[in-house]
Amino acid sequence: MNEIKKDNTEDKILKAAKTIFIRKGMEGARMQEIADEAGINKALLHYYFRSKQKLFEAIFVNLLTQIFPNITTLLLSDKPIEEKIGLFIEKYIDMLLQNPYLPAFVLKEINRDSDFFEKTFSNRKIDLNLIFNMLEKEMEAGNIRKMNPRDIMANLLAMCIFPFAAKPMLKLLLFGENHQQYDQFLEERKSTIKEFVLNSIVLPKS
Amino acid sequence: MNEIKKDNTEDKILKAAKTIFIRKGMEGARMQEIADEAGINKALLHYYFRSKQKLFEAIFVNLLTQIFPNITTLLLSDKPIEEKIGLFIEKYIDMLLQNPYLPAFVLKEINRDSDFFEKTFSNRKIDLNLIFNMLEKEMEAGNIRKMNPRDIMANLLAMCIFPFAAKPMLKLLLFGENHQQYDQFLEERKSTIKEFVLNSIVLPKS
DNA sequence: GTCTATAGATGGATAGAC
DNA sequence: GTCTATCCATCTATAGAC
Repeated sequence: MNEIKKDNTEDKILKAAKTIFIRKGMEGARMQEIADEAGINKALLHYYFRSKQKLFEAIFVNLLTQIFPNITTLLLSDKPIEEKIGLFIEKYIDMLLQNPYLPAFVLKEINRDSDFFEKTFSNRKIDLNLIFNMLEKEMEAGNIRKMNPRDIMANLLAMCIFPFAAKPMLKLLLFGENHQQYDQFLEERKSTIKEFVLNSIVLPKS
Repeated sequence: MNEIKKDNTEDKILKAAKTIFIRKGMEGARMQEIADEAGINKALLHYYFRSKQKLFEAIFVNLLTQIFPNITTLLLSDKPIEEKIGLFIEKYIDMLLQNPYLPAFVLKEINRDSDFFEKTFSNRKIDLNLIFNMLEKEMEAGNIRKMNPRDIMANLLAMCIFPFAAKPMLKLLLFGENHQQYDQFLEERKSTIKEFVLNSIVLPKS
């Protein structure tokens, strides 16, 4: 039952739509463009998915479920907290290096139609409370500094995601003429973010 | 010479266009909408600015020059490094609290037409090298930990800006049902980011 | 300078043949 | 299921009266 014979028309459409929507966004994408990418014509898009909106929703909902789950489980394993955070950052940056358009796309769409986003996101029932509890236990145990665990999460996501979402600006701001160095900078952040975070929150063993 | 008599048509248009473009973006904004907001009709928009693109560029270029300069000067004053970083974060978050739509707008537009952005941005000649030099001096003096100053800058901007740009998602992710607490969370980050950064980079006085 | 009216282009959606 | 042809709404842009 493992996704055999994936080259039927519906899958071709979904694959093409995903590519185009992520690159151009809902408003920027053209149905003709998606049809071309899929090697079919516009009418077929409407035959399989009634409207552009419906097609977009299919892509977007699928993307949301794809992004979150894998990474959070890692934070709930029984490794030491330093190692868990280090691995989280590495995995997350690796994912972003493989999907560099994703951050800008998601940010654009959640701000364009935040009502729709909130509805679909709430359905996913993603719950970080287990992670927050874990962090608070580490604070009680004196392993990390006492602070709002939501700030840890926000800072981690911010430092990982923002440099991808703001790439056209940050690469010029940080490197000027030599902005081709930016991709290497992103790669190196797997270790620099880790150092930055651990230096901030890990307490010395007594 | 101080911008007297600001209520001529051109200024009304610019003000209206700024509001609408920031809220809807270049692609989402409608010329009719801007005309309504300005209390005039569509044709006048084209009389003053030849095209939607030209009107957008006027707004966008103006915004870029407005955002950057004030804040960087602060980092070059002769206060202690801890104080400079603390003030930078406070000022920056305050600016974002007053312009909450700005981050999502800028990120959307620099990714939509990054060629245009790179051209206009390069003209601004914003140069962070003086700031990087200052940070490196502080490292040499043993005041802060040795690291790539670009990571400091990237992390600062990320932690300040990202929670605004990703608000529709982060508020649900961090607070779930109680997401009305998010605005207070943003406000408090003026001090929590400061603690987070200083704990990471400031070295103890020997 | 400001308006109404309309041209012209684009793009989502549908009808209907095969 | 897949195609071509076309409809129709939307939106930028312009013509022309005042």
